[in-house]
Amino acid sequence: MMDQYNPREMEPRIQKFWEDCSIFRFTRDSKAPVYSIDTPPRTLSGTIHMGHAMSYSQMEFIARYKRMQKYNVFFPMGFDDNGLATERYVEQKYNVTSKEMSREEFISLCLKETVIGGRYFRDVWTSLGISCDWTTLYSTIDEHCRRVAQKSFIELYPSGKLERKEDPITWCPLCETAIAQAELEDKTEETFLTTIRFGCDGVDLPIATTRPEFLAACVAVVVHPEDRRYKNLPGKKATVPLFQQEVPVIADSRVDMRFGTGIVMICTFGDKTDVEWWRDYQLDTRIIINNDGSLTDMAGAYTGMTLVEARKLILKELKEKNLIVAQERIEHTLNAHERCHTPVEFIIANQWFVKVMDLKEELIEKGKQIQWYPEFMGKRYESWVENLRWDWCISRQRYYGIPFPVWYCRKCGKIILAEEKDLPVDPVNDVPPHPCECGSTEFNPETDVLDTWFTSAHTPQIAARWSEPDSMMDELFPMSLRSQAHDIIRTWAFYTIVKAFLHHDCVPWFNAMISGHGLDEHGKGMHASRGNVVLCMDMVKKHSADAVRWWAAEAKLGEDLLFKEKDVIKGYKLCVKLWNASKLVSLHLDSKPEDAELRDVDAWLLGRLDTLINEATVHLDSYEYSRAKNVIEQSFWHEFCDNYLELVKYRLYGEKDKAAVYVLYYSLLTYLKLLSPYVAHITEEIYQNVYRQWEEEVSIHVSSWPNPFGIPESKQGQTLVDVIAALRRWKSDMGMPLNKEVSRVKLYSDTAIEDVGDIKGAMNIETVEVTSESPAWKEKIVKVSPDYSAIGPLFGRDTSKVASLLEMHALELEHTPQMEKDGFLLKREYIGSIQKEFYVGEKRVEVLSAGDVIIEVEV
RNA sequence: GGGCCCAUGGUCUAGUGGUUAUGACGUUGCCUUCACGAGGCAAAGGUCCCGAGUUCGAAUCUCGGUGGGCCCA
Repeated sequence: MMDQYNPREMEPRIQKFWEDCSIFRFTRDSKAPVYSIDTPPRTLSGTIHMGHAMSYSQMEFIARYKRMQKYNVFFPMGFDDNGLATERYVEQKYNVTSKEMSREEFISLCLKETVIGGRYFRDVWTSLGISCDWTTLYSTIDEHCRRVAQKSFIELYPSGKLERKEDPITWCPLCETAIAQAELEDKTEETFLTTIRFGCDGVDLPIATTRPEFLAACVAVVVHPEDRRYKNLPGKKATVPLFQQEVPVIADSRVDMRFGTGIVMICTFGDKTDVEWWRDYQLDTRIIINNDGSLTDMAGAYTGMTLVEARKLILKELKEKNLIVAQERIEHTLNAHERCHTPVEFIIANQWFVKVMDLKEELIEKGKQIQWYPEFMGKRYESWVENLRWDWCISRQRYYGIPFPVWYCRKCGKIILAEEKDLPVDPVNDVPPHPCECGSTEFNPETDVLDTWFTSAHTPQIAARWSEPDSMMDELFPMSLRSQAHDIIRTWAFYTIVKAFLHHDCVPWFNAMISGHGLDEHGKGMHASRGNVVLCMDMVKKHSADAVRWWAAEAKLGEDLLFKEKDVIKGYKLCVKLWNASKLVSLHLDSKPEDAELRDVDAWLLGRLDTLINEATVHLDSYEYSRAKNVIEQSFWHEFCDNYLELVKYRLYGEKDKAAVYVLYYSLLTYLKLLSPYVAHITEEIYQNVYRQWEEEVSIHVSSWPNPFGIPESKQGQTLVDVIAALRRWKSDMGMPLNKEVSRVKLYSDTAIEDVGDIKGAMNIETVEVTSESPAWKEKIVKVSPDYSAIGPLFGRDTSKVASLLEMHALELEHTPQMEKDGFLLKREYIGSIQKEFYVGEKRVEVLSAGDVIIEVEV
């Protein structure tokens, strides 16, 4: 019935079987309760590595578990192929930039890659056995997603949640677009802190800065109000070297007096705090950077240069004019764009914003209504919201994205929105639904595109087909679970909560399960640039999908997992073990067994299984798939394979014991079910080969999660198992085959052992006696090893004399801690070890112990 | 500088008030016994990061250190 475990042949076949039977399909008309999962849409990146495999496997375990709990599981899949990530990927792959070709050409190149990427993703997820419902597939650039994003926009604008303003924004000079606070990453850089001589009332004013290239943009200098050195400076004017502009000196307690000279120059804009101070004191605006990072004519002699060039020249000129007081090397942290790692600049531009700054309290409240697993991840969300400094800038000066559904009247500048029935629109090609109120029919389209998060923040609504004729919002929204990694709490989780709050005034999901990262074997993230990427597909091909999934289940919820190939091999070994154990069981099944009278060891196993089922269920209910995996693995390998299978074998040869067959049938089925969320393919294959002929459910993955058998743990059974294990150990130590015949065993036990049949049968013992008496062996000491490290230093040249005395009196020393012999004080602790033999009459016996039971074996 | 997380044999890890401190990998020894040598049995290997406190009792709770990681300034 079952030959060799061959995942290469079996796994694709099983995957096709699942697909053919549509067993992962969400059924709309089902009466079963719905369990819906908001899954992360992968961005186009060309690779799916073990890190991705880990996090998708983890949500997949939950999907399969909930399915077996008879939920109507909605497990959708999407691709986030809209936006900057795709653009950068395409630019790199073809070595082009979006701006060097026409908008249309670039968009069509991106769309082409999107199709290729989508196919690749689907192949990888399928080969890993991810049980999503592919009929739900969406792409964040498809028509429905465009409609959702634009609908969101035209709903939010009239309610005052959106704002277009000319304001400082975070700007990526490489991508040439505005980005949001959430898209920044920290970058530590070594640089020079240069102290430059400013002038004030004809006196020198030394100011330390890391960015001398911004001198032309300096609009104020600030000192701490309590800084004695500069007590009378505030209110005066300072003169900026080289550029000679006069700027006010301001006092503000946010200045760090200990940094540099305690004076800060404020430029428009060198960093985030510049923007704050500029705003607070309504300072002048001197913009010196163009959108591409080159200098404007505000920079005088340095116009047109890059910041790096200008910096060099300015430092040179300052030095020549003796305006540099000091220069030291320091490390400082700056903000970079997370997609391209380019340090960002701050410029003023006309952009659209979602006004989140005045919603902080409500958003924190919504976060508290969500159950976070692990719980502390909720705090990460909370502190992100608390520390928000900017509204959410959603304008992107890029091509490949969803357009704003907006036109501006050329005459009066009024904003005209698209109407919902016309969505999706492309304002560059489409016309507004009506003339402007001023009568004008001349419009400028908005050419920016929406931040891709503006769309992907709607994944629950997108998957639920919001506002479509086939909408499932009532059934699916809010979703049961959001599953994602912790790095995107500030983006994806945050924005999704924002949108659900603004549109529906509710949480987007009830639970959030936050995973860690799959890292390389040294604990570093997998990146093409580091050359440490291990592809999911390669590991699946090499070791099997189930092995990869087992590896993924090792990671504790929320914690990172290092990739080590030997851990994947461990998964493979589990599969081999499961396969072989199942083979043994299947050899002895020829019909669905009926109830039979259980022996103690049978009750023991089923009782242990009840405990296991309860534990695994509790863990999985709180998304602790790795804890569940651990207890299942331990019980399967050690209790079932090492103990139960070994001690039940004798009941299967010859005339089959009905109870044994009954227990094997149901215990293996239970283990298969418990393991099936993890090693989904092999459990299905065994189920189909062994159980399907007698079990109704078409697939193990739609069978029901095990219920306890209702059998309490058997103490009597545990004793038998312990005794048998001790005898097995002994046989193994003696180098005997397990089935080697033993003539007589006597058990000394305070509690009665009623049925020794299993001990006899499993260990091939002719007679087993049980007694509550105490053993009465004659002990014979075979060998005494004195502890020479103790007696050597004490007795010097008498050591060997003492050693032989210890040997002679070892038995007495067992009863008295010390004694005097031949002038030597002998102590019990001088004896390192004693080897004894035990005799009953003249016959030597072996003595073993198993818990409270002492075992005497005739040899 | 602030917040969060973590610290257990060589490595990874279980363990939320009483265990002989769990298991895996690795190391060493023994065993091809009729499911499995990708297996079984065993051995070696631990100041449970440090200090103080609470407690009859602390790997576990509290506080303070130290070290590492993540996030944010």
